[in-house]
Amino acid sequence: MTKSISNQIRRLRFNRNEMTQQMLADAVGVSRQTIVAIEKDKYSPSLEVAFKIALYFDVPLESVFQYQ
Amino acid sequence: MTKSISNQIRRLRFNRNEMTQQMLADAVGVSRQTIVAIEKDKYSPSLEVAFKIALYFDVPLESVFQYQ
DNA sequence: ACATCAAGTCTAATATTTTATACACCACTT
DNA sequence: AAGTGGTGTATAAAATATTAGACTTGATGT
Repeated sequence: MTKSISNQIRRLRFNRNEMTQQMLADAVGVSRQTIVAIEKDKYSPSLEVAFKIALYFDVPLESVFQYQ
Repeated sequence: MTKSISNQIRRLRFNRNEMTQQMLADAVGVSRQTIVAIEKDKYSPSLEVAFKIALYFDVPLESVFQYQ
C-alpha cells in the first residue's frame, strides 16, 4: 500500500518534438540532472518544478505525475 | 510574471470537519509545522506531500494548490 | 576511425523542505 | 484569574531536492 509517484515526462518529451532532456531542462529552468533524476524516479520533484513541467507541456499536473 | 504557488488548505480544513492543523498533519503523516508553513506560504511542499493532502481531502491536486 | 550528441552514472557541494522543541498570543471556559 | 486548545513564530538539526562537473556508453554521421 506504499504509494509512490510516477511520471510521463519521457513520453511527453518524445510526443512533443523529440525534445532532449537538456532542452526541457532549459525550458523549465532546472538542470539536466534534475530531469534525469525525475525521469528515472530517483526522487520526486518539488511542487514548483512539477507545476513548471506541466505548464510547459500545457497539460494538467496529474497527467504528468501520478500518485498511486 | 513571477508565478507562485498558493493553496486552499485552510479553507478545506474548515469546510471539512473544522479540523485542526494537528489533525490534518496526523492524517497526512507530516508535522504540524509543515502544515503551518505551507498554509502561510513559507515554502511550497514536496510533490509527495502535495499529493497526500489532495488525496486526504479527496480533491484534485489543482484544487488544493494553484500555480499562477 | 573519429567526432558528436543524447542519455546515464557518480560524487560532492548547495539549497530547500521537514522535523523537533520551545514559547507567545488569542479566544474560550471554569 | 487560571487553564486549555488552536495558531503563529523562531531556531537549529535532519532529510531531501537541486546543481555542477566529470566521465561512460550507445547511436549516428563524416
